[in-house]
Amino acid sequence: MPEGHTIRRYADRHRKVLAGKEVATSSPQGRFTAGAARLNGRELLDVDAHGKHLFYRWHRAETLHVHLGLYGKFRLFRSEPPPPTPGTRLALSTADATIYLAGPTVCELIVPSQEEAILARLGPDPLKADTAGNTAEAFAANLSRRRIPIGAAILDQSVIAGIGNIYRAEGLFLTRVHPKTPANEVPPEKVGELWDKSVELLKRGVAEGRIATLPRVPLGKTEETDRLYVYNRERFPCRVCGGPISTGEMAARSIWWCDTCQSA
DNA sequence: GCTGCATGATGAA
DNA sequence: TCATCCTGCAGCA
Repeated sequence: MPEGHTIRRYADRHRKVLAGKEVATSSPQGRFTAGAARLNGRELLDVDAHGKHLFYRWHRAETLHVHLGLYGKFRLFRSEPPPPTPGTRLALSTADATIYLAGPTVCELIVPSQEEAILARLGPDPLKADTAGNTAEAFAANLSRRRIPIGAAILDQSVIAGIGNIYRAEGLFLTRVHPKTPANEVPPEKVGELWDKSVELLKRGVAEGRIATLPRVPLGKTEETDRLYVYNRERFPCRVCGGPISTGEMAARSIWWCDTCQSA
């Protein structure tokens, strides 16, 4: 499910499978019928991702903007696809691939001014580190303007784009920053560490196709909490100090931390 | 077969 | 802060 690493993988995969090809599009669910009709038969030029947003660019058509939200999913079939589920918002198909999109928060056609507005309200993306504006400095500047807890600030996509609930908990633990620390009071070196750790964790997520933050986790079937330090681990002792893992609500989402390892 | 929950975000109050 | 969007699946009867 979708934090920034998942979105980037979709962009890369869909570019590889669809770019340069004419794509047949439809909306089995019927909620994107006009948009699908507009795109049907067009050539896909490229797919971009920023944070949790996807942008599909076409020859002679508007850009398709997709945001998966909490439930959204793509499914890709390289051979004969099964019939789409009733909730399939958009089907994209070529001679050798079919992609189904279900449950997105956003699936719309946009013009350049609309895309600019979306990008303008997104913070730097660690997966684009060191490209225009996607820097630790931009992240630090955004934090310096906020007095909300750092645990709330880094879920705000205008502060840093692509972090979700798992990366927030794990990133703060790994940099030993207490989630309740006011964003503008996090020491500069810790802000830098948090950015660098986000870059590292998201890149690893893209490479592995899942979120794992422990140093070495065998591939294959493991419980998700077996690959993490604190997320959803209030029933377990802290992996570092053996103390209890605390949990609470922050920015309307559950969060976990270790009061001993993470200092305010 | 049902219930509740989930790695997200918005708009109203 | 809360309701809402609205899919899929784990867990339980």
